Amino acid sequence: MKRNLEPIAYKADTEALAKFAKALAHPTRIAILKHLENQSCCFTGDLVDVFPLAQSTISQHLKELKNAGLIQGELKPPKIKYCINQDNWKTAKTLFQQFFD
Amino acid sequence: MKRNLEPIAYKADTEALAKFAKALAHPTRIAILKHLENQSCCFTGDLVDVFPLAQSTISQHLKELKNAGLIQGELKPPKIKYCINQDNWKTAKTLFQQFFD
DNA sequence: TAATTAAATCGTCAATTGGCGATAAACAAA
DNA sequence: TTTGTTTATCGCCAATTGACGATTTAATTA
Repeated sequence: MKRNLEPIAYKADTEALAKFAKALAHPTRIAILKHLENQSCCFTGDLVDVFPLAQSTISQHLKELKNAGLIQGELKPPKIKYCINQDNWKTAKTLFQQFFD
Repeated sequence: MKRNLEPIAYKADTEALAKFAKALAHPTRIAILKHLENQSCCFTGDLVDVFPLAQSTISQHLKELKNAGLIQGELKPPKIKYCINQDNWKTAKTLFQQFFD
């Protein structure tokens, strides 16, 4: 995928927006986030019950959302409670808003 | 990538949002769209001059943006003038807006 | 008709993605 | 310490992505 020696350096906002967009670039992740918005928070297991996907697949999607900063996990042993990361959510919202004018 | 026999059926809005997000999930495509917003329109060749990428690579990105409906090409032989597709742009804007509340 | 110009498409390649089952890790409770 | 519960990680695989150079296509002009 990368044949160029050095990757192109884009503006920080451009990179950030692309990163958020990438996290949203799968319907399952959109649906997970919508679910989190409704429930405010939930456990991985809840999502495994909601979606017809393997637990490991759900876990991967959560990892990507976490890496993008859109969600955060709180330890509630032996479970993990996932919530929207409000700060980054706001950042993403603003970036998309500005982008679309 | 697809081991499931039948893909999950999500709501139309969820699918649409994911599709737009996927189109935006690369910094080059974000930058192309920003460029189009500024210039209002431009030719493939202009972009080839602006970005340190091969003509074929630019063309592929344009194709993805066109498939997502975010841009449209107008024949100005032997060139093609690309512009934002205002209708779909508005749709995307609204979808992201609603999603982020 | 032939030549020119601009853009799209083709073929190839390495990297990434999305799916799964199986296994490992973390922690509470017995 | 062992057991049970929940989630993360690993290894694998097929499909997709992003990059390129080379070629083809489309349309104007000579």
